[in-house]
Amino acid sequence: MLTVPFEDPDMMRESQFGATFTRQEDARTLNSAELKEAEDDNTDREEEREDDDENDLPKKKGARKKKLSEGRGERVKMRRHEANARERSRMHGLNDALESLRKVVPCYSKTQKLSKIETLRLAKNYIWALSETLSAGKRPDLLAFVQTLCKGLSQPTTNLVAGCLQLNARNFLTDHNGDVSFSGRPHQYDSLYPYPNAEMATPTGLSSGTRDSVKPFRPYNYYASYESYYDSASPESSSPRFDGQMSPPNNYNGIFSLKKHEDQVEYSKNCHYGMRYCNVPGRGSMYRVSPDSHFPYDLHPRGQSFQSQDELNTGFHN
DNA sequence: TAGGCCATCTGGTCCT
DNA sequence: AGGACCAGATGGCCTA
Repeated sequence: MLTVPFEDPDMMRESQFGATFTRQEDARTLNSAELKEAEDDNTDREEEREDDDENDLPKKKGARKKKLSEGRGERVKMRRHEANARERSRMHGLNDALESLRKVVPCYSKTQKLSKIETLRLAKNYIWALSETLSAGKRPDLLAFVQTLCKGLSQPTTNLVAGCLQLNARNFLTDHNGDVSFSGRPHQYDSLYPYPNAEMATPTGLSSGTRDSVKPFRPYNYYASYESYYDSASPESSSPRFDGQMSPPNNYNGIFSLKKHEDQVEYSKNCHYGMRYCNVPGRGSMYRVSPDSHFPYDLHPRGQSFQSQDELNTGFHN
């Protein structure tokens, strides 16, 4: 008989990232019927192995089993089942932690999850990139930042990250070492980074009436955003000035994100990587973002309270 | 269909 | 003795 590991309060442990994540009803979580099935399956395997012993078939691993008394054999089976359950629990806990990690690295998407290995690689790169930014003490170069993020990632993940950060992924070339290099100026560089002289560089120099008439996504100015942050005088001034129409992408828990104001339906439809990180076909990489966004987005201490992912997604839907 | 990813089972090892 | 952790094996699912 298996113990019931999955509803164990211990399994609802706190994330090491400071937030408590309620265990979702995982489709993979075994219900009682599945537990029974697993148990039966286990029993079958046990018996199979015992048959192997009798037939003198070579065992794959471990010492040859002794013939156990019936009572002791049952006990061994039970212990094995319990160990299996604990192991499942342990792995679920590990997966929970990994899911928490997915939520705090760039490019979180419920619909297109990063694999475990890619999540770990991206997290490592992200930590590295942020550390570099902090130690440099000045605004980071976005391209270098993204390149660091993408180091060693697979091409699909690189595309995802680049897409998330609104760069043209075609300009990222992964060399044979898995390093990512950047070749040339991104197609969208000018529109994405119009700084310093382009019209969009100024908060008020945004759009003409015709633009509005077709409901374009307004570009944000990344560098202007940085300026805004770095211009804020004291460490106490936690809310940099952003009184123009443009605002940079939101960042929650260090994730670049964009807050949608309009075209929500179409935005959602065209969102290839989930709700938060999208390239909108026909609209370049430009988004209209919330004027109440704050900067710096990627420099918040983890201890600060942020909206949960669900709240964020709700915000997008509403 | 091959390959990637994943969950699970399993036996071994280490620690309490 | 028993639990935690680990790594190998296996099979299922999905996608290109």
